Amino acid sequence: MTIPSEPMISKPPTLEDVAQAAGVSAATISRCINTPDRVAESTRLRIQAAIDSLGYTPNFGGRALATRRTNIIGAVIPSMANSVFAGGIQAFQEVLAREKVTLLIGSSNYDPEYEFEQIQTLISHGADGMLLVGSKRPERTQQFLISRRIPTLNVWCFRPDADQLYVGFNNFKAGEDVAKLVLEYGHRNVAIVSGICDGNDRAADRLAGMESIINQPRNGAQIVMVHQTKYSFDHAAKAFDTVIAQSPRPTAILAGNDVLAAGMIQRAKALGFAVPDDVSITGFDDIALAQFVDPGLTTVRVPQVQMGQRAAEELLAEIREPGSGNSVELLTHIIKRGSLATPSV
Amino acid sequence: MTIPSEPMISKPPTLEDVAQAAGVSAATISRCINTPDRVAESTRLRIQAAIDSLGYTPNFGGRALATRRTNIIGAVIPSMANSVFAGGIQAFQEVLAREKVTLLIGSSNYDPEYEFEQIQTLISHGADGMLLVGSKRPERTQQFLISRRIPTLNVWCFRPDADQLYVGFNNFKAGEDVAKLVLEYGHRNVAIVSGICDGNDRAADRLAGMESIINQPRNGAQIVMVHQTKYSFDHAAKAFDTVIAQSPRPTAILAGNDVLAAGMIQRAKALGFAVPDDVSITGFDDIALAQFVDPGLTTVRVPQVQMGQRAAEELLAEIREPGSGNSVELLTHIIKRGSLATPSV
DNA sequence: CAGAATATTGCAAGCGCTTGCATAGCGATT
DNA sequence: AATCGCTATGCAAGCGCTTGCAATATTCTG
Repeated sequence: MTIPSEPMISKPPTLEDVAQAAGVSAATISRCINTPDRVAESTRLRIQAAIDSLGYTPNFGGRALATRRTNIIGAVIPSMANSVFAGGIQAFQEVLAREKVTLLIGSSNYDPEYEFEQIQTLISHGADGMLLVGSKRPERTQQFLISRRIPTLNVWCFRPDADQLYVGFNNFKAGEDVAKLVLEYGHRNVAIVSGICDGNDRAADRLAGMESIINQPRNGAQIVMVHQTKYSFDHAAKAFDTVIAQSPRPTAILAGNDVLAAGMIQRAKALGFAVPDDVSITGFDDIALAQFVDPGLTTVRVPQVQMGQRAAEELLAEIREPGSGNSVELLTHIIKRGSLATPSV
Repeated sequence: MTIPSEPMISKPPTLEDVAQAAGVSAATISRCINTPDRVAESTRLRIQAAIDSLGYTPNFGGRALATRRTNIIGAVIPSMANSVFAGGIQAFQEVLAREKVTLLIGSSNYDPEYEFEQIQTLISHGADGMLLVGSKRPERTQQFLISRRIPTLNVWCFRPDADQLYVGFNNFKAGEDVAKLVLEYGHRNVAIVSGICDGNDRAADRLAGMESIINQPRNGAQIVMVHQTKYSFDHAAKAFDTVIAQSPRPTAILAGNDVLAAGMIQRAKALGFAVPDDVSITGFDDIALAQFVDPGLTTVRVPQVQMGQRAAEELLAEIREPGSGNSVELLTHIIKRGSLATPSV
C-alpha cells in the first residue's frame, strides 16, 4: 500500500511513436523497414535516426498477425543433453540466421507423445516450417502437420519417398556396414545394444540393418543377444553387464550409438575386460567423445554439419516455394579406431 | 501456366471459427481456454469438442498482441556445438516447459557483437525474459536490456551485485582452487591455456583466479606462460605445442575448460608425452568427455543442471513479479581423476 | 509549359486474440 | 411475486503492424 515511486514504466516504442518522431505516417515507417526502396532517401535517413534514438524494434506479434508469416522455423530434436544433435542444429541455425530466420527448438526426449506437444507449441508460435528428426511418427502427428500445411523436413534418415522431404542417410545400410565390418574382422558371436526402437525409426533401422547381415545364413555368425536401452552412460553400463553375461559370450558388441558404446567401453574396463582384446565394441554417430575414449571408437561417421546445412537450404526453399525443396541422401562412412579388432581366438 | 488444381487451401482455424462451430461468441472461447472456471461446464464441453474437431491452436501473434505477453523466454548461449551448455539449457527448458513457457535459443559464438544481435532478435520476438551467460557485456547491450525493461538473469557466474540477477558460481575462486591443488601436488612451473578472455568474463575470472594463486610471492611457483585460445580441440592441440616448448618446460598445464584440456591430453599423447607423468593437465567444467579421456580429467565440476533449474525458477519469479527473483551462488568442487599427479622430480 | 507518368506518402481496414463492461438468465430471499 | 445477487455470456475496443488504394508531389516528355 505504499505509493509507487518508480518512474512511469515506458512501454517499448511502437511504429506510431517512431512515426511521430520522424514526422511521417506509420505506414511509411513500415515501408522504410520492409521495402526501403519505396521510401525517399531523405525520409529514410530521418526515419532511421528516429528508430535509432528510440531504440525501436518491431513488435513480433503485430508483424506476425499482419503478415501471417513469422520467419520462425521450429525444430524438435530428441535431446539437447547429449551432443549427438548439437553439431547439426548449430549448422542448421547458422544458415537460417543468415536468412534472418529464427530457430525455435524443442526437445522430445525420444517420446513421440512429447514430440507432438512440442510440435504443437512451435506451430502455435507460428513456425513457418518444421525440422524433425526421423521419419515415422504417430498418425495424429502426421495428420496435424498435413492439416496445417506446414512445410516439414525430416533429418537423420532418408527414404525414397515422394511426399516427404528428407535430408539424411540410410540408417539401415549404415547398420549393415558396421555389421559387415565386424564379421570381416572374424567375429561370430555378437551382441547388439540398441537404442529403444519403439518410436525411434533410426534406432530400429540401424538394428534391422545389423541383424540382416549377421543373420544371413551360412556366415556362421549369430546374434547372442539384442538389448534395447536408453541412450545414457548409466544404461550403457547396465546393458554391458547384461550382454557380457550371455553364453556364448559375445566377442563383439555393436552399439546403437556412441553414447552407448562409450559407456560400455568404460564399464568393460572397470570390470577388467580389455577392449578390444576381450571384447570389441563399435559405435554410431562419431560424436566428439568417440575419438577420446580409450581405445578410440570404431564408429559410423554421420555428416552432421552437412546435414544441418542442406536441411536448412531445402526447408527454406520449400517454405518460400512449396514443391521446390528436394530430398537429399547423404553418405556415412566408417571411422576405424581401436575399439574393433580381431577376436582373440 | 497450368490451372491450379489443388483444393482451396484452408487457413488455420481461428477463434471465430471455433465460436461459430460451438455456437457461442469468440470471447467465450477465449475464456474457455484461459480461464475455464468462468465458463459453464456444458458450454465448455461443447467448445472443447469444437476445438478438437477443428484442430484449433491459438494464434501466437494475436495472443501476444492482445496480452503483451508471449510466454517466451530467450536464452543466448555462447555455443551449442560443444556440450558445455547443453545440460544446463536442457534443465532450464524442462522447468520452463512445465510452466508452459517456451524457450527461444540463440547462440553467440562467444562474440559480444553477435550476442547483441541475438538478444535483439529474441526480444523483438517478444521474449518476456532473458537468460544470458556471463556478466560483462558492452554498454550498448546493457542499455538495450535496461531500456526495454527485460528481466534478465545471468548464469555461469556470480557477483554480489544488487541490480543484476545471477545464478552461478565464482569463476575466480574456482580458478584459485585448481591452482591451489596443482601447487599442492608440488608443481612449480605451470602454464595456463585459457579461453579468450576478451569479451568472456568467465574465462577472464578463471584465469585471474589461477594467476593470483600461482603468483603469490614465496611459493616458489611461476607461470611459464599464459596462452589464450579458442575452445576447440584443434586450437587446444596448437596451444599444447606452444606451451610445451617453453623453457622451463611446464610440469602442469591448467586449461580454461575441458575441451581445451581434452584436446591437449590427446595432443600430448600423440607427441609422446605421458600424462600425467611428463605433464599434468587440468580441466574445467566437467563435461561428459572429462571422464572418458585417458587419463581421466581432474577438473572443476560445475553444477550445470542445478544452475539451469534455479535459473529458470528465479527468472520466472522475476518476470511474474519484478523484484522477486533472487541471485543464488552455487558451489563448484574439484573432481580428481588421473590427469593431475605429482611432477616426476 | 501543359499533361502524363512516376515516385512518395497517407488512409484505413484488417490480422486473431483478450478483456472491461454490459446484459441476460436464474435460483434464492423476503 | 418482486427483488437481489450471482454466474454465464456477448459486445466492442483495441494490441502493433502491413498493404491495397488513393492522394499528392515530383519529374519527364514533346
